[in-house]
Amino acid sequence: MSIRNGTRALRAIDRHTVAADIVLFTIQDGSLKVLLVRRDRLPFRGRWSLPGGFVRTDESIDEAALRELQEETNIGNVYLEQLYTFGERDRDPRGRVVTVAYYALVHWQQFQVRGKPDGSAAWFAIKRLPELAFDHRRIIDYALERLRNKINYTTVGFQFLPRQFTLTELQRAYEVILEQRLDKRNFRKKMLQLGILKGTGQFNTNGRQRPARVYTFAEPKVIKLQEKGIIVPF
Amino acid sequence: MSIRNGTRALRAIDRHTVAADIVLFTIQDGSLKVLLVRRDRLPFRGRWSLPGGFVRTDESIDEAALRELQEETNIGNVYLEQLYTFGERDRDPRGRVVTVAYYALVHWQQFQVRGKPDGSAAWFAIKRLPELAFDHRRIIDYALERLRNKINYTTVGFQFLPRQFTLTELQRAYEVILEQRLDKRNFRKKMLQLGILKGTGQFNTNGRQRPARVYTFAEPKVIKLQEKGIIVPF
DNA sequence: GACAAAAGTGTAGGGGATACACTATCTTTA
DNA sequence: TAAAGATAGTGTATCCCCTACACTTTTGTC
Repeated sequence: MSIRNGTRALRAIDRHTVAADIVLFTIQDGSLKVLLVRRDRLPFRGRWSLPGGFVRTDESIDEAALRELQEETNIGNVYLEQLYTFGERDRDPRGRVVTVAYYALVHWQQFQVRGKPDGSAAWFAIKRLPELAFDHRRIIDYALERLRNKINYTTVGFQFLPRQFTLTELQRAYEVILEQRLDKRNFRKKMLQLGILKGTGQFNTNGRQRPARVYTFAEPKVIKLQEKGIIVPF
Repeated sequence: MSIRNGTRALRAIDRHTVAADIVLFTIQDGSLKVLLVRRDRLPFRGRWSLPGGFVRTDESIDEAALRELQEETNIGNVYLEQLYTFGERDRDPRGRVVTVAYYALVHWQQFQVRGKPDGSAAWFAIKRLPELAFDHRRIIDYALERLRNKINYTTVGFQFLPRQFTLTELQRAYEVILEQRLDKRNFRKKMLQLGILKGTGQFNTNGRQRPARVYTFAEPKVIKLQEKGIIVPF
């Protein structure tokens, strides 16, 4: 048996099932949440798991991830980035399943408006996850680590906000993700000097206090992040 | 057809072939090189490609990557880290092949001593790559990007050096990877104050000039890197 | 008009990154 | 053995970014 790269013919015995699972984050009620779906079949029937599913042979893995997300949550147009591929031998009792994990960020309203509220899918606070199917807990932990890293040197965090937002809202998002309070003056100084925010001239009068300036993310309509990330319209 | 996560049975029609390909870097003669192997079968017969091969169903992807590397280069004990999974539809003319790409770093002597010099594998300077099979060029570009990023906030760069080295050798490695000259005083200051180098008390008398102090990487025998990375004895 | 609530604003100090040039030590060679 | 060649090795001043820190402004409500 020749083993040099790719010189063996494609053999049925080496076939794997490939899945794409998505860790979909949002911020709701001041806490970071992930979307989970309830499994209605074996294995792990009744357990919560990440949205996702098998990659078909006629689509790329990215396409599969987007499709699954669309099917399970009705959410399109999200920031989606490949996370890591989990390929331990026994991670799926059904057989050889390799999972390409993605993570995605949405503003909570994106889901609440269009999602299905039938109990088969729900947001769970990251601090209070139920027991999960497969190795999904590990995948979430890893996604969380990536998110916390990346928020410090990219603008992924903006994905949690609507198009227009106040600086306080932005700061709250950062605080929730990083699990620490940030200094208001320093935060504002830094954000403003980055040059990626554009004031709209409008003021938010929701509260019963001094109205806050409303900003927009000033980068072009498309967010191109460092490293690999699917480019997504904002 | 139910599409909720994992509720479809494993179906043959969704089966993929999974490959692990490795971008193996080294520094030789003052330039950054990657190991390529020549394909002796279709498709792309005669073209150079990354070492790698199909993942078997009885091994994890990490295991497959290590095994392939071992088989093709006789190199074990390397720093190996998963890079990205490439799953475009038409990336392999034989059919649906998903590649989990890894990258690895070795000191050039590790290979030269034990590798096979029969012309089926060779080091290529990153600046002068031949035309490659599949999308391997893209994989290399991505690995290079990752390497250049990571060298700035981890100690991966040390993998290019033997156990004992001088500060000048270390600096040269960084310069080659980053493709820029570094200031000698600043580089030494920074490295020494990191506290990860230990002087051996020995001096290198190779050259025909003032002998240089010889250092060792002072971290424990095992290198645990940020993010996901296989832990490897140094 | 007083109070509650969040918005908005500036400065001083510390630490790390950068820029920059000369002396020390060894080998080789005349 | 002295000079030349080659690399090792060393310190300081400046700038910028990060941090710590508290009060005034503006609105709505009672």
